[in-house]
Amino acid sequence: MEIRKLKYFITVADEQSFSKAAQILHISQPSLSNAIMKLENDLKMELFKRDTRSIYLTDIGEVFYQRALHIVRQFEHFQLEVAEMAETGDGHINIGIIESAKFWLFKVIKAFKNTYPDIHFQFNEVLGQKEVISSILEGDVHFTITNQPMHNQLITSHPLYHEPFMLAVYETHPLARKTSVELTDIANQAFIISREGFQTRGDVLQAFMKEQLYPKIEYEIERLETACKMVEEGLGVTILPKSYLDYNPTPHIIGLPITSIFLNRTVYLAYLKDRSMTPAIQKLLSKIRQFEVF
Amino acid sequence: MEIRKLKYFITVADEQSFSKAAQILHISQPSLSNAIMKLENDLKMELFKRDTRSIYLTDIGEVFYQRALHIVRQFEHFQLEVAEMAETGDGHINIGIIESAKFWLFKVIKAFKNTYPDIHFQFNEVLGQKEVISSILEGDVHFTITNQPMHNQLITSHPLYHEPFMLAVYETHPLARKTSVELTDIANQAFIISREGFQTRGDVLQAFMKEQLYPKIEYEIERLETACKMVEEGLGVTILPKSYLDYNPTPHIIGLPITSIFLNRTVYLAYLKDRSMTPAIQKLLSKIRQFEVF
DNA sequence: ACCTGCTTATAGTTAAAAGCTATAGATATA
DNA sequence: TATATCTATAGCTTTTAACTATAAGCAGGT
Repeated sequence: MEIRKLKYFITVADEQSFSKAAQILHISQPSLSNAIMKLENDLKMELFKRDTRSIYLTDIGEVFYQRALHIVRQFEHFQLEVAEMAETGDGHINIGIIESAKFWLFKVIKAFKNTYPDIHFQFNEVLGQKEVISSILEGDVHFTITNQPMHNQLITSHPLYHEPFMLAVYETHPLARKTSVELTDIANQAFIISREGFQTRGDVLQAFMKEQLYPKIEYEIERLETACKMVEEGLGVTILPKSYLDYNPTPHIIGLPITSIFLNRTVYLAYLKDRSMTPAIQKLLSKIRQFEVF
Repeated sequence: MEIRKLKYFITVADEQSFSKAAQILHISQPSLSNAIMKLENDLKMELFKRDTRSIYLTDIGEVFYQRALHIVRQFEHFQLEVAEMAETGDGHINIGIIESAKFWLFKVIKAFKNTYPDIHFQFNEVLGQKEVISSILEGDVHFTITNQPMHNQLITSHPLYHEPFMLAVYETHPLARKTSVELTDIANQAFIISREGFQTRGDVLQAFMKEQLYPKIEYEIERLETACKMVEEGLGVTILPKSYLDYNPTPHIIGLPITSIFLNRTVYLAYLKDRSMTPAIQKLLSKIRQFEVF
């Protein structure tokens, strides 16, 4: 007993005619008569009484009709659900994200929500490279925005943009008057930096080291937002990605370009190479790639 | 998308293997691989990730699995219901019945209930021939136990048994001493008879008329039970079918055979010729035909 | 490093099923 | 009585679901 035959049966019962039902179903009348006969044999039930002029449901046919209608509707509902599912999966997208990407990423996501309003997002604020890699490999995230290039065969990483770091100082700070600074200008300032294991620390420290300098670290924080607040209070200066300052403009904080060839980074979009992505996620990925951060 | 393919899919997902699933499903592994591939193409979804060693569900496959499992279970439940329905229809049997058949018929039905305990019965106590015929033709009853032969092409009637009428008298009545009576013995007694339109009246009156007699009608009743009560109170005598007296023995009432070739009747089982009967009803009909009333 | 065994995919074929057209047969209606 | 309409039957074609045989990929043992 297949759903198709049940649909045939329902149509015949509704039309009280094989020939009309056949027209509606876009099959020939003999094919339909045959199908119903096979259904009757299969069920060992006589569903219709027929004479050469007209047909009508038997008692048992009436009862069967109700049941068949019910299961066919359930099946059609299932098909609708599946069609939706084909687009959006289970309706969840999990994204790994570095703090400094949040601001522009949310602009992309806002646009995406217009097309897929019901999708639910989960953000995974991943920090060290190990965590980034394992969260991708274990499927915890569909993709990750990261500043770390992936050295793993199973992971595809796609550079999104290249950005310089900038110095963030309070508006009344002496350096604020300059149009650009050098690392030597910074080295003697009270410096705010990410803690070990948090993003940007490595980039910043390496740049100093390559110029054989060392910053005067007075504060170690976890979140860039905290660093900003500290700068705002005049506790010191810090170095932030350009995009962070652009998308998160803070009153009284000035961003200054730094003349160091080492102080810049690339932001990547990374995901498991053969992970199957729903059309919804693919569209999001393409929007992310197309988005002009600057 | 057919239920069959969904079942295939579920088995593969459960077994995490095409070859094991193929064994369970009693089809070859290539057939199964093919079927799943077709399902995937049909749905435009990748359900499994495969390498040559093992397979696993994709994210979307997991979600689809849940839905598929649900609809397949619903379908299997539907099939069970239908199988039951094939036996018992909608679980109702409507029977037309004359009063004098109730007593033996309920013995048959009691036995029938052992096999089909959940079937619900409705009894239609039909009286005149017109009503008997119309209730059969209009499908109000599945079948009728009647003492009237049916003269209708669409109705099949099957004689069940032939029975004499008997005289019912109170035990102290003068006639009670006899072993059999003649109509002339009865003609001068206070007589209890069914009202116009109720069963037995016609049979009884015709018998008297054929012997050119006429009973001394003093009471006209509707239900045979009422007649019995009256006899018990010594109000008069009445004529009842043998089966009624046999199955409904009343204390102090004696049933006497009547020596009249006219005073007997045939009880029939009648039903619409081409009405489709469930196996349950067919079994009941056959039990009725086999039941030995005497 | 190279078999062995297990698993899935592909190719080619067969069998079953679902469809078609043409037409017979039956019966209401004109 | 002829006509139109409806279902059933017969015979054929197309599509689909199976099958067998075999290739190809990989893990594990030798």
